[in-house]
Amino acid sequence: MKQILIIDDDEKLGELLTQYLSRYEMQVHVAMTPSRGFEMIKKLKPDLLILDVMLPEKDGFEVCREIRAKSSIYGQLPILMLTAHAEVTDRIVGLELGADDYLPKPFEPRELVARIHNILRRTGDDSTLRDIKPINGIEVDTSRREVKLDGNVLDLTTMEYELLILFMQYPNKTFTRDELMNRLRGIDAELFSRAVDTLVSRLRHKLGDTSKTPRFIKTVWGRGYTFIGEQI
Amino acid sequence: MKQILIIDDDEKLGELLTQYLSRYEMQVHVAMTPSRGFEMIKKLKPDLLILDVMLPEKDGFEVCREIRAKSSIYGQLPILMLTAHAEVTDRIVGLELGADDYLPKPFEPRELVARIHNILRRTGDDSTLRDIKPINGIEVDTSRREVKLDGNVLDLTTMEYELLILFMQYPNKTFTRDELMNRLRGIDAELFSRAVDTLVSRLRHKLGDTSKTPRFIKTVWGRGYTFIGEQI
DNA sequence: CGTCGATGATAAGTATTTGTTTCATCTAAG
DNA sequence: CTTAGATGAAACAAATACTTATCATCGACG
Repeated sequence: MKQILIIDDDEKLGELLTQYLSRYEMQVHVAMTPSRGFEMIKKLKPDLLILDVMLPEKDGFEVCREIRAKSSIYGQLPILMLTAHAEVTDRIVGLELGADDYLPKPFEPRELVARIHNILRRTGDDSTLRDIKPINGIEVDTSRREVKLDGNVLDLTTMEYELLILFMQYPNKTFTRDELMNRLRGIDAELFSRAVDTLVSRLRHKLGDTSKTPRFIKTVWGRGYTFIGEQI
Repeated sequence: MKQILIIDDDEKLGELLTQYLSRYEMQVHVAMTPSRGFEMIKKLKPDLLILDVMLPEKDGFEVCREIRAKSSIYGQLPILMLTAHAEVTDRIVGLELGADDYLPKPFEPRELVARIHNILRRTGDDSTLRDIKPINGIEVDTSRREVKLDGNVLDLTTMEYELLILFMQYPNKTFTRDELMNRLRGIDAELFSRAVDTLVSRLRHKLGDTSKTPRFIKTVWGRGYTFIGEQI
């Protein structure tokens, strides 16, 4: 379970994200002020910091700067900045404050999740989202978003790619359709449709995995799907 | 398949949820009274209890309290309370009755599903069952729904898997066919046939357990079946 | 706006699982 | 040893779940 710390004085947002991110094996903690934030970083050692720009005491830029300055204390804590307006983003990037990413408000929760995943993947944080090991002829370079099957580059859509990544992170784990939907879309969606099946079908097709004895994605009847890790 | 027990005297709601939740790999059982509820908890060992506040005999708060008090009997059964009005929710939370969540009536079925998922995710492994100790060469990883026999992954169907899990949770316990069916198929499953025998036979076959001196599943003549624990 | 690609929904077709029947075989008890 | 009842397993039937083609929808992009 990833620990996410949010420094933001908007209580509502905190609650929202707490609930929302819990679906993604993330536990959210909220600090309303920077000083409380620093405290909690030391205590909690979160895996990611989400930092609002508009804060009491001092603004988010300043907080970010401090954390980077005292890297001996705070380590390479990945930081995602929430900016009030898109224009400011240039400033952040330009000033090289050391944030790992930024996201202009208002944002789609789904977008946030995607960013978080990206950051955690980039920064090489182990516990959940490590680099993806080549399995059975599939190599994934997450930094380039490139997938190779037996040496040939595959052209995958966003969903297909995310699905593959998810599968490869947990080889041999059986996912229910529900789980897959939640992880990929972030909604406790009504699942009357075969959306997941369709997606799997498309990915299988691109992986050339259409035979009856699948090489990659196995159907677990009455349950879901499994990405095959070792050989059976 | 998750087993959900509802204690609620509103017949309509029970039916509705039975139908609705069945789409989400949940099997719903309804107890109209608390006393019947307690009975069914023991018999059924549900994965989640949905508890209405307005009940005959005693109210839902009381039921919740009792269950938590007798945790040795009922374990850490997750409880979702249905409250008639939003205002009461404060009371529930404030009193720390031990419910895991609450939901004010009337509610959207979809919202209920989301809550259920959240609770199940929070309170334990998503795949419902506690850890299962390796026995006699069989290892089960419930979070991955993976079964290994002497190191080799087994390909089990839903029923076979559920049966194995059930057996391994109670090694050396002799189950009657009735018990097995109740646990696997729901409480009022009436079978006019030898479905259990067939199921056992199939599982035995996949376990390579067909000899006359079984390694895993022993037939207790005139009674039922026993999963053999450590020593023979 | 109109096109294109990606994704979601639907439904017909197919596959697998599960329940039932049946019969050979087995067990316990006299 | 015999028998009535119980069990194992094969074969078939019914129920259930999955696949995929096709169409609809949505959003990005010019």
